[in-house]
Amino acid sequence: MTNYKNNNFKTAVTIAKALADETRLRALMLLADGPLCLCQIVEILGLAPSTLSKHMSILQQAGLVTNRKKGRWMHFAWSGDGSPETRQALDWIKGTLGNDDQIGRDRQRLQEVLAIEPEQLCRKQNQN
Amino acid sequence: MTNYKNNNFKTAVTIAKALADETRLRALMLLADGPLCLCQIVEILGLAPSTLSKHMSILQQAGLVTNRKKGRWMHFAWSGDGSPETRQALDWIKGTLGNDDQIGRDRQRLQEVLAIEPEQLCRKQNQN
DNA sequence: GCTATATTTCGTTATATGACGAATTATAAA
DNA sequence: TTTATAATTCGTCATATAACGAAATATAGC
Repeated sequence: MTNYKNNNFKTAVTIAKALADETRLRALMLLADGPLCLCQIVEILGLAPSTLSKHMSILQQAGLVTNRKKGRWMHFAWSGDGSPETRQALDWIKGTLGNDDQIGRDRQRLQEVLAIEPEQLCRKQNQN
Repeated sequence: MTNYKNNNFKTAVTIAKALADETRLRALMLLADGPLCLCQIVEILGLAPSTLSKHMSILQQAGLVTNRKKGRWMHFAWSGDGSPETRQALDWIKGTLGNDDQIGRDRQRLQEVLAIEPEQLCRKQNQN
């Protein structure tokens, strides 16, 4: 007999809350083809860096995304080795949004953004 | 060539929002073994009928639950013939919460509640 | 028809969430 | 070491959400 506590409930709520926001779903889908740094996502979604940073932190705490510091840039990526719960959640999103129009436009815009030097891209964002 | 608009995005957000609440996840999981009426769910979750009614409406609008009026009682059930998106979302929930402790307690309590006559059960709830 | 009752709708209130800019932190480059 | 800059944290404000009770809307039974 074990006292083991199956606390998937809190985990599930955390994951569902992380997915329950347009901005976070769009950000998540942008990572489909590989890691991106914050300023690249900011450029596409058109939000303040501080706002998006918070969003990415929520995705990360839900285990949907990993972040790795590379020099001055923080690289966000799909969480490949996550728990079965997060993996299944990600599969759901991928399956549902794979051919969505909004997501398609975002990814097209991403192609343009990827052509710009990151240095040049980020410079203009933190000026106010 | 088609002008078809793939609007899965709004759908996905709606579903995720519906799942992003403890009460709704618990209510959803209570339906695993068959339909229940509102007052039975109310008895287990301990919320005001009006509050739970709103929750069930949100689940229904997301396509996760169906409701069918049976006499005075409204029967809520898993949405069996839903879209692939809703089905996959439900699978995720089922898989993640199937052996969760909180959910287990709820289902145990459900057994007790099912032993009570529905008539007797609901009577005391709408008195204030 | 009337009465009882299961659920929903509506109005209100408290809390949670998302947005921003300013200030802070960490790293790179000069 | 000083300066520039990518990202985060913090404080504030506006909006969204969840809770309740009161009132409204069915439906069953008399």
